[in-house]
Order: sequence, then C-alpha cells, then structure tokens
Amino acid sequence: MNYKNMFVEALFIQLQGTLEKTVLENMIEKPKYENMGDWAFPCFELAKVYRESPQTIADKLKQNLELPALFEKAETVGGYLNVFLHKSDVSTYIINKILSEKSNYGSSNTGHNKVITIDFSSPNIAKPFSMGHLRSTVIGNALANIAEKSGYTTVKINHLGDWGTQFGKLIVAYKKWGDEKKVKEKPIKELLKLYIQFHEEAEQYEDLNNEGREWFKKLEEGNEEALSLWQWFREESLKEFAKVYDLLGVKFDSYNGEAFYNDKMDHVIQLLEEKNLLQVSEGARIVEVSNDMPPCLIKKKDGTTLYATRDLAAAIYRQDTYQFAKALYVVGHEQSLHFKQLFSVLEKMGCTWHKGLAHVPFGMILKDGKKMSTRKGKVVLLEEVLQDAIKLAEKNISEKNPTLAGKDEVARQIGTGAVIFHDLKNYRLNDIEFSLEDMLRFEGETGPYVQYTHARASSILRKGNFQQTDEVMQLDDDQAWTIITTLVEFPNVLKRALNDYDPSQIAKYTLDLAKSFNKYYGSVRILEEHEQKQARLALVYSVQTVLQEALRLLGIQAPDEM
RNA sequence: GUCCCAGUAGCUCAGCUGGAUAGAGCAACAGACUUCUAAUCUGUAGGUCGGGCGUUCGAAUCGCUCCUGGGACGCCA
Repeated sequence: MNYKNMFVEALFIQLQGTLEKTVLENMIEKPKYENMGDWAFPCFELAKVYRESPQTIADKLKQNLELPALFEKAETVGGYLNVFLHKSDVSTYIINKILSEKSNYGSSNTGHNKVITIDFSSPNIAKPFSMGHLRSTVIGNALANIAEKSGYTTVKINHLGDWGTQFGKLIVAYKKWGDEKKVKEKPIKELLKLYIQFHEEAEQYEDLNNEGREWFKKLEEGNEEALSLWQWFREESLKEFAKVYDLLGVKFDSYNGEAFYNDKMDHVIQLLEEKNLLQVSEGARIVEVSNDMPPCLIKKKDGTTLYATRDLAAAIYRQDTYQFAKALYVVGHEQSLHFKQLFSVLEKMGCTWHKGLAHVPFGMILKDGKKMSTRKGKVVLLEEVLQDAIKLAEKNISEKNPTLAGKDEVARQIGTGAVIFHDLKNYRLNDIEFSLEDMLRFEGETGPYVQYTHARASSILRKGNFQQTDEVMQLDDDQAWTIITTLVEFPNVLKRALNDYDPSQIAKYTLDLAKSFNKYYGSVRILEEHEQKQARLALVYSVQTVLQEALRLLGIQAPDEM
C-alpha cells in the first residue's frame, strides 16, 4: 500500500493531465509540521499555467478532490493542498503488517539475488587495527546487511594489505633492529615500533628506502628468508585482527588480500599489452587514462608491481569468480583518484562490467585536525577503545541494573554498540575528529540510547505478557501517530540507504523511532487496563521489532534487558 | 598550481531530488522517579545556514565566484 500514490491518483484525475503522474509524485512533499497533515501539494507552479493564485487553485482542487477512504480530510493553507490520513486505519494496517511479517518487514527482492561484492575493512598486516579501519569495517558490514535484506547475494571480502613495499621496509627494519623474542611477545606493537623507527631513520639515510625496495623485490621473486618473515608477520597480525572482528561480530567470506593476486598479475599485464595500453614512461610502465587524470602506474622501473596492479587483478578475478553485478570498495576518500584510475583502466580494457564498480569513500578520522599517520606512530588502537567502552558499559550496568543476567555479554553489546553507532550515525564523507569522550557517550543520540529504548519495549512486552494471535489489532490512538508514520517509513529508508550506500540513514532512523517511542512511553501508561491495551502492546511489539532489525542491519545487537 | 570533499546554534551534527515558522543531541539553566528500566521525558535559552552575485513565485539546498579547513596529485597503500 502506498498512500502517496493514492494522493497522486486523486490529484491526477482533478488536474486532467496537466501534469504527469511522475511529476506529481515528485512535487508532493511531507509537510514540515505534523498539524499540517501527512502529504502536501504545493500549487505555486500551477499558478502560471492557470493564471490564478496558488491559494485559489488549492481551494478549487480541494472542492472536487475525491480521496480514497484511507484519507480523512483535505485542507488548504498558503497555496498548499494538505491531506490528512485516517489515523486509526493506517495505524491498524501497519501494525498488523509488522505483526505478520516480523523481522522481514522492509525486506525486498530488488536485488534479484544478483551478486554484490563488498571490499571492506582491509587492514594492513603488521600494523595495528586503527580507528581508521573501523570506519571501513562498520560501513562495509552494514552495507552488506542492507544489500542482503534487499535481495542481493553478498560476498564480503577482506582485502588484506599483506603485500607491497612496506614489507620490504619492515624486513629491513627487523633485520637491523628486531628482536625475535620481543616480536613473539607483542607482535603488533613491536612491528609497529620497527616500522616507525624505519621511517625516522629513513629521513636521515635515504639509502634505507632503497634497501626496503630491494627486499620487496626479493619478496616478489620468492626469496625464502623474505617469504618466511612475511608469513610470520602475517599470521601474527591475523590473530590480532580476529580479536577485533569477534568483538564487533563481523565475518568475511574471503580473506584474499593483495598477496593472493601475486600470480595473477602477469595475466593482467599481458592483457594490457594485447590491448596496446601499456606505455613506458621514465622507466616505469603506465597506462594513460585521460587528460584530466594522471596516468595509472602498473610497474615500477625496478619491475615490481604496485597497488593498482593488484587491484586490477583483483577486480578481474572477482568478476570471473563471482560474476558480480556490483562491486563496492569501502575505502577512504583519500584514495578516490586511485579508484577513478582503476575503473577507467578497466573500461579501456573493454571490461563491460566496469559500470558495476563503485568506490564508497568515507572521511578520515582526524587527530587535532590532522590525519593520523601510522608512520609517525599517531594511531589510536581500536581494540583499546572497544575495551574502554565495554568497561564503561559494565560500570553502568552495575549501577543501574546490578542483578542483570549475562552482564558481560550485555556489556559487550552496549560498548561495541556505542562505538559502531557513533561511527555510523553521521554521513560517511564527513571527517571525524577523534574523541574518546564522544565515543563513550551513552546518553542522547547514541547506540545505547536506541538499545535502551529497545530494552524498555521488550520489558513492557514481557510484563504485559504479550502474545501474538491471529486477531486483527485495531489501534485507535492519536498519540501514537508519530510512531506510526515512522514505522511506515522504514522500507523507504532502507531503499535510500542502499541507493546512496549510506548506513547513516538507518542510524538516524533508529533515533527517530526511539525518540517517538520514548515520548509516547512518557505520556501513555501502556500496561494500564484500557480497551486499547492489546493494540498498544502490538504497537510496542512493532517498535521493538523494527528497532531490533534496524540495529541488526547496522551490526549492533539489541539486548532485551540492560 | 590542478582536482576531490566539506563550511548550518558554544560543541557534534540532521535537513531526501529547491518550498510553509531553521531542527536534534551534547554543554547551560529550570522541572518530572512510592507508579511499565530516569542510559528516559518536559520546558528555557542559543543561528546574518562562511561571504558575494545569479537562476526562481520561492534558495541552507541549484549555478558562478571568493574565503577558510581537510585530502589527493608516477614509481606508498
């Protein structure tokens, strides 16, 4: 059922084809204030056509308008024609819909089971899992959930940064200053220390960089010493990352990182040569993409490969393996140029599927207004932040609900929920100034606020002993109207979140729903004996179900008690 | 220098493809727990929507330009 379309139909008949239905649909808007009705039609543009004042046109439309039964009335004010929905009919309809569809409410099959690969998280081996990777991880994970709910088959790929010149540098640093024992004790911390030391020393001794490049060359050529060190670094790192993914509840379908494509790059270079795209410039192999972009580097003058080479191989491999309709890259905005070049090279190679490729960029996490740099050791470790958040949640529980069962698990859900929500609630392209204080906030527009609201709803359902029956619930409660209209919006929000690759739409939606519910909660005694009690419980059930589902899409769990 | 983001209340941000009185949260102040979880709710206060020009019946929203901040710009990823 689509109320907006009903209004469009009614208007279309009145206007006798003056405006197309699609035009009408675009013109109709939501009034700014609730007392102005549910849909509004502005008559200003028609004023020119009919040579009458907008208000007169609105009045005339109102006189003859034949609205379907679900509409209660129409009003005109200031050149607008406003229509009001029949509150109890719509309330009854939507509540029973959610009652029967449960967590499937909002699901669709717009994806037709087509495959969408999502490249996200992708931390760098031998480096700590920083706050920067958090963004990619939670955005990518949420997009995957949303895509699945919309009928896509997803392939979640953790494109690990496990290859590249950095490993040459790390090997040099380890051989010069490393201590096996120390690295075994605290791998990430020790390796990071070596990496930082390398860059500090390299500022004075330019030769170090050359040594690093040489060792990477050896690594690419299969040098045994280099390979075994690399493998060791990789294993230790993966163990460390697994802890973070467990805490966050994120899973992947593939951990094929950059190294996986080592034996697939010759093929790419061959293809480029066949198409005559490869050029030599200053000793390096490049592909010219277009005038407004610098060329894409494929091979360095020493013959080793680059990031772009591996990404080309990866894209081709993924198309061959998964036949994706869409391939998303959830990677920081600072790499926008790289992806523009990459997609452009694939287009030049004649890959018709390049249209399905999309870079989903996001803003940076800044420290004192500047980019956090691993090289200079300016990183904040995600695991520490998560642990802090969980500890704070534990503290809150022991103050507010000390008898709660399963405290540890609930604390984990709330702590990580706060961190994830904090990241997802704002538009992804915004830069975020790192603030532990903000991330550990549990009041106001936060994850725990939404979780708390959900727990409240669950609690009421428990105490009210709510049981689902086949009976149709008749809800006639004007105070619930904001909740009802918000519930109606859920499927549209999902659509927008997927189209714009923007999980923040859903995060903001959970806040709207939670706020409207808490307001209702404050003014209506739901468990009080009342002829509407069962219908009200059904309303609570609807809110609880949609909140839980929306949070799930964001990658956040919703405890029943907290 | 060229290109890409962004600039809305003291702070953090909403504001969908232009529309009716500019919206939250935090912080501040004042209220509401013997009553469904106060991680909540209700009020008060707070804004030349970076500046200018333009398009339009109508601009925070679109176009141009300038200013400010961030990022990217061949052998890092």
